Amino acid sequence: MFRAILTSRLQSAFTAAGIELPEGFLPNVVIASDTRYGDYQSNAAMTLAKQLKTNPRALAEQIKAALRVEDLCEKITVDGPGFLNFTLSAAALAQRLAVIVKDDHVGVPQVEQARRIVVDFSAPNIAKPMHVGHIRSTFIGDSLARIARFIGHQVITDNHIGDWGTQFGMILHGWKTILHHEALDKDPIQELVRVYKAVNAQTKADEAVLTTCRTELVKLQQGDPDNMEIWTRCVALSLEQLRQIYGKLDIHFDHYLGESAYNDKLAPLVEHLLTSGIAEISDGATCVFFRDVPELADKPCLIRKSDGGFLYATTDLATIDHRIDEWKADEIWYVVGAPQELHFRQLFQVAKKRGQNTRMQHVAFGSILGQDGKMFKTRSGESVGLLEVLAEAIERAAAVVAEREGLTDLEKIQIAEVIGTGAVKYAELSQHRMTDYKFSWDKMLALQGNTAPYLINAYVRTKSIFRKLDAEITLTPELTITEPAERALALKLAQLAEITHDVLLDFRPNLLASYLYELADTYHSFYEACNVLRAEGAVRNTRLTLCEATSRVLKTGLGLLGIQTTERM
RNA sequence: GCACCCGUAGCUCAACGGAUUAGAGCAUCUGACUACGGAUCAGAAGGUUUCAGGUUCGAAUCCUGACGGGUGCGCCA
Repeated sequence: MFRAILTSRLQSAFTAAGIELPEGFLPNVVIASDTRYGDYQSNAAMTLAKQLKTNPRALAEQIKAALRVEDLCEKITVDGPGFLNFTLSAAALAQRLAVIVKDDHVGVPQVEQARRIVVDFSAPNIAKPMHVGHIRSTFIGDSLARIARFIGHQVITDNHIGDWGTQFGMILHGWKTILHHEALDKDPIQELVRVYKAVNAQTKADEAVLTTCRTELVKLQQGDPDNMEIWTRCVALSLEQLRQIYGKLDIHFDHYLGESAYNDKLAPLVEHLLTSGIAEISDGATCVFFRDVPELADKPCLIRKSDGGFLYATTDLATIDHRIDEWKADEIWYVVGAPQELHFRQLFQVAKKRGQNTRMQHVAFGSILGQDGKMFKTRSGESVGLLEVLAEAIERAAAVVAEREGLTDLEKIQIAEVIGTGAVKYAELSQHRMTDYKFSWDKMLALQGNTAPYLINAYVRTKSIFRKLDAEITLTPELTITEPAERALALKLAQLAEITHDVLLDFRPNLLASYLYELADTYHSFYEACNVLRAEGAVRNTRLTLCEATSRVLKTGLGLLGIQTTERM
């Protein structure tokens, strides 16, 4: 917010000072990393001086003289090689504070042009349990969707579940030969996984079993009624369990359009790509070549096997058509692991050849590794179930909550769920998405330090103060920010707008997580330094307003990470 | 073989062209409880940012090359 205003004031200053700007030059303003120099800073004079071949400090002084920011800043200085440093006035900060406590979006402006954005994330496979490997796509995707929606975009979330792959050949064969129906009733997913693994092992030992599985798959794809019925039951059973998990996680999708939804689109799609000359036959398979793209010159995209079967890329192309034609998507974000980078590069190139100009973005992320430093493999190395992680997290939180007094048993359960689930989400989202990390129970479930409970505790402290008030209180606009701790907090509170903007620039929720941690930290310090309830008059009103604003920004910000809050803990 | 990602305190991670002093958390060590909720705060200690060159007023960040780790590369998804 302040950053945007300062940026536009700088631009006006260039005009006022008669400085000729090079083509496409935009002044850069950032939140100061070290507040000793000011609250915001710009290196515009330095980059500009380089291009205009003049002295950066002199240019900075010239810009400073032309700047009209008296309503915002109490001080502007030119420092070092030519930095412009801005220190906001207490009045400007107070004004922001007043907006934050009453605005629905806690002072974050809505985008001028709303885009229609499809966010594709989570995408688990049917008949397999969700494990820790699904954490990243699910949490990052959910958070990005929430943030985009919050700043005013039209967001469509779509869970592109894997409900049609070749693994069904094995499940069908297993269902017919080794399924235990009692076990299926008791725990469907567990039984399906057992069957899948058993058949998978059989195929390794016996080539004939693999052939049988392929036959079962072909029958399914041709609409064989028996196989269709088994498939339908598998999907229903899996979806039931998935919805249960998403419910616990407070994650909701607008659509569950799995791979199977596009079955009848695939043949015509390939046909059309052939007749339009985009695809060609090579070694019996249908491929799209990218001879004009050097990096992809020897990496064609296969869209139909020589046996007539369709592939991953085929379904994805049909999915793109649906999202553009039916949903009128301006953008599609794929929150999918980094190993699939090549696939998406090919996919986007095919879309380009087809004249689809929708912005497509692969939001890649690193892998969660086992203790051996290798990727979790669903088939070989056992991964840890997502439900198991959540249960353990809630249990550990419950152990701490149990010691509290003045809470009912029901409240304790609810608090433990909020904190346990929040801890797991925060552990993921506070990390840079490209970083590979080793799965660790202690890291995932930590309750001390830079964790969700720390942030939620700050929120609880804001609420606790208002509970202590004897009567309903009406906050007035009479604000007097004087103490350093008050000022630091007011400044932090004003920066959510900048942060949400930056998050979407690079698809990085960890920036928001880190901002919220700093906000909570700043609040805790303020809390120690400035007593609220014993203060009087305008000082008390100011501090209460700071508490209310912190409360709102924390709740909103955590909500954007998909993390809930609780009034007590 | 080629391509992409990664290498930062003992450990787990931030910072991704900006500042004399590269930040946090955990672990270690000092302090602060007749408490606006201690799941807290104030502080100490801990790093040639894998290495070698280069670009720049300025590099953990950009470029080149090593070394180390991971992933991917026409009929899986």
